[in-house]
Amino acid sequence: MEEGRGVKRPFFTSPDDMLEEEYYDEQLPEKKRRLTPEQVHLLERSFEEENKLEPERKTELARKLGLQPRQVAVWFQNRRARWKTKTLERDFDRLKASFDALRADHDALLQDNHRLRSQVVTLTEKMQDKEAPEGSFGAAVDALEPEQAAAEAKASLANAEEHAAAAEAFEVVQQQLHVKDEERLSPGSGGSAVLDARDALLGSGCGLAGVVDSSVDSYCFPGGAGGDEYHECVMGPVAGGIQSEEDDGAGSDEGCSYYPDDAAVFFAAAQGHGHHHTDDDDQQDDGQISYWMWN
DNA sequence: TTGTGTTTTATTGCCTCC
DNA sequence: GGAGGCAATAAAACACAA
Repeated sequence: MEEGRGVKRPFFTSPDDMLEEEYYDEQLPEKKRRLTPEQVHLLERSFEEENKLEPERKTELARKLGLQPRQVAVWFQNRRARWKTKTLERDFDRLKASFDALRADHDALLQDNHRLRSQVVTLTEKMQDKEAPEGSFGAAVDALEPEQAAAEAKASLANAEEHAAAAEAFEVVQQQLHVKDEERLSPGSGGSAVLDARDALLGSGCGLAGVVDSSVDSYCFPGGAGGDEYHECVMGPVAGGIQSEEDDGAGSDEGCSYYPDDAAVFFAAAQGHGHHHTDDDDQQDDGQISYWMWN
């Protein structure tokens, strides 16, 4: 347990501050004291090395800084909390950006879907015309072989069905993310909005998302017109997992991952018609898949 | 100067682990 | 049961616009 919990005490800074300390102790014995920049600097450096504090390290740091061991422990506690908050914010922004890109893909797919449905109707009509008495053939229909027209119609129908299913799943995800966005903006909400949103995506089915172990370096998802064809996509490389806070400041958390090492998650968007979002660091430029990954 | 929002330091209560 | 971690919160310190 934290030593002295519940007992209010005056705070001590460096030995050099003791004169001033006496003044505060006389006048305002329970005033909070900010740590000096030098103290904060050393604490930050120590936090960079390891964000958990073993008893020996705590004692040593307290001795070096002229602080109570409890103050060092509290500083680390608060520092971990700040790091976590920033990490979550960053992850959320990243996920949101990816979501926006996926939404753009989705919109393009919807348009494609619409176009293909129209094509199916047109081809079907042409097929029917061709089966009708001779005088009714149009010039455009003459150009089409019956087998070719049938194959195109079949493929178009399959694509249309696939897109419709994807659109349905997408709507679910969109709603989930919208809710999480609101939760994120309301203070005091517990849990991880980012992870919850990720879970929502993973639960949406329809071949758009998958969970793999980090040891697996490829992943298959249903694709193609018949739904029984699998595209394989090679995972990674994933740059450093989730980066931690403060590359805007001391950069003290480089390489810290807030997620379990062995958990890897990615979202994949099956591509059939060349609509593909371009995200700086998560794009597979083969027109097949986009993904995000934590490991 | 003052009101207000943000950051930092510290406490409290609960939980998990050994 | 004690030690330590975390979430929630209080309150002082600080920043800054009006």
